[in-house]
Amino acid sequence: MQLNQAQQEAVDYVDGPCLVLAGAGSGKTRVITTKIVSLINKHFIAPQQICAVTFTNKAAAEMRDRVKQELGSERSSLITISTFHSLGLNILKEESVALGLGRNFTLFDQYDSFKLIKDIVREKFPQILVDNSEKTVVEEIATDISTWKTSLLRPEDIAVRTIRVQVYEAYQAYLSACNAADFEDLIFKTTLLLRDNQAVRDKWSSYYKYILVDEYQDTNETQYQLLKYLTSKNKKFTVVGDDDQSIYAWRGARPENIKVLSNDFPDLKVIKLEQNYRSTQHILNCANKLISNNEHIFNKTLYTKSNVGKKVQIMELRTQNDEADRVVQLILAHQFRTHSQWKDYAVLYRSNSQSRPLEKAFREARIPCFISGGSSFFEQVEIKDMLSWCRVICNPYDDMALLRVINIPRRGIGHETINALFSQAKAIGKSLYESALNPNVTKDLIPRQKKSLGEFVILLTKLRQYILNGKDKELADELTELIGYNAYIKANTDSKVATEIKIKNVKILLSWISDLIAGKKGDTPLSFLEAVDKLGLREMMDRKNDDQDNDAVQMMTLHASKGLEFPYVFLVGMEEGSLPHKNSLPTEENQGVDNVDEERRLAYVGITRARQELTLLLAREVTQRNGVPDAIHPSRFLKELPAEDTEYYPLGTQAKTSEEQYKSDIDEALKQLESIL
DNA sequence: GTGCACTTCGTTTTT
DNA sequence: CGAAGTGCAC
Repeated sequence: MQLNQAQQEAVDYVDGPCLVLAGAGSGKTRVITTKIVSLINKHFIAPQQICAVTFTNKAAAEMRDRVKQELGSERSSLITISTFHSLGLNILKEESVALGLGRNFTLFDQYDSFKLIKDIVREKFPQILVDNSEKTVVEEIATDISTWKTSLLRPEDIAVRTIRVQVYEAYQAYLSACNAADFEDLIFKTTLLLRDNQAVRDKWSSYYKYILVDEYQDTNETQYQLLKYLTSKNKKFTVVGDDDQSIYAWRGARPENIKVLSNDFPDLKVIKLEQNYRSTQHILNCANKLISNNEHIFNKTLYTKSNVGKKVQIMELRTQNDEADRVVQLILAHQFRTHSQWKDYAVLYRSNSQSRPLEKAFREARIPCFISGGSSFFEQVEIKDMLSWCRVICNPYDDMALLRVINIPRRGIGHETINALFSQAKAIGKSLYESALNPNVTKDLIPRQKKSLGEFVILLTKLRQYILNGKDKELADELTELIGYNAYIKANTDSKVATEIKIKNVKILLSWISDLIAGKKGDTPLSFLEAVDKLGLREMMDRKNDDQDNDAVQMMTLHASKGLEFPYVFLVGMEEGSLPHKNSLPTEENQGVDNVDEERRLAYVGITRARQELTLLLAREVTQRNGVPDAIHPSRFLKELPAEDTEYYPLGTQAKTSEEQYKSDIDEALKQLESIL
């Protein structure tokens, strides 16, 4: 396929900073990948001097895939194609000396952070818990800390010393004390390093000759600064973005960065991509009309040369369960008629909780469905347990990991013993492990506790022997057995199915580590430590989409759908309170909040995922938690759609519509099924 | 220190 | 209604 004029221009301009305003479905990924290839083949930039940054691992993987098709795996593997977070991680590892951070630092996930904040608040600032629930306080502080980090603010940069700032300070102190970083730190610390250390900045900004950024509207202040430092030497880069698809303001994204760019780089070249290659005319008309209700930084209008297609269907159901059932019926009938693959269908929703009735309906209908973004492999307790074991074996001074596994499997170490360890650690200013080895600690313990603690230390020492004696692979292969983890799972999981899944998960994890140690498929063999580090750090950031390739109906939040496209899209929950979400509306409870524009962009993202057919669904009553049904209003966004491009089916009328065929189709399908069974 | 039964509380979006 | 957290009894 040929590039259109605007796309070609975006590819060809390589002499300075370039901003590509790429509407939904305008082929931006193609522009980026073509440009990377062109930089190497036409402009003779070495692959390793090109850096392409995205926001999700999925997007990075896809980009690498496409570049690989053009350049072959050898040259493409030299290019840095990664997320902002992995890029930060790489730089931090490379610069660990300049940073004073150990080579194998620990990465705290969201829940680790919550736990730490909770401990700090409980211990140092219990006064703020008096009229608020602990959970709320912890979550609010976590949000604050995240906001500060995405705004490039260290605790000492904040003038007002509120309690929250003091928690932030203690939080950072604790992280560095146990040689750890959280997700935000990967970018935050990198940016600070480049800002404050000229040698490091010069090194990296001359190393990368050309930088490309996808989904630029999602960059936050810290990421923008990072980009500026990385390009400070050559000032050659391309950023691609669309302010209409900015849906991450809540985590610090600043779509104004699009505007700021033309101030910071006066010679910025701006190119607009306005031809949409994805959706039919009806769908695109809906999208355009909807988004015209928002303010815009740059004006652009998407157009398409594709066929008109089918009108956008809007269907009203009584309850959320009816809505879920209807989606399943429609997909069943449609698939029966067209023989499409299941993965051609996507069901999108505003919040994760909306997936429940859908999942149930799909299960009942025996239609395979894949819920993306739910709980990932690396968030499963058994995986976190096992990974903590691995971490503590590599580095017994890792208090966080040690604390997690000290009583797993149960060996009778409880609060009392741990408290004794903590006070000892405080007294000698060392880690929990060193405290456990210290004879002082046992003097406050009763014999049973001493014995339990002793058993743990002996076990840990025994496991460490494997590494010290170079028996890394044996350790990975025998670890489950050595710590008796399977017996623990069996004893603590009620359902047989769940037990088997957990045992299998642990097996998978350890086989990955084992494979990394053995150096399968041409990779260089790693030590146990390196293998654990690789899985523990890098993979934690990658929310696993294991069954993504399987043929299954795709279910995900609107946020997760960005960057993807599907032939047939169902968008459920088109109700006031769901989309726009009630927390985003300017009501008395949400004082000062008005995020309706962002909610509209969310709807826009959903609509523009559809290639051929789009169905919007809504329920008219919602069952509240006490079981009482409550009336609910259609989303304001539905009224903003052009009537001539939609077909509205009010409550109870679907059977009389153009989809009335579905019923006979289903009957026929059922008959066929019955005859098979 | 562990396990059970009871309460409480709550519902955005994620690297 | 359902999950997660707390308190109480072994």
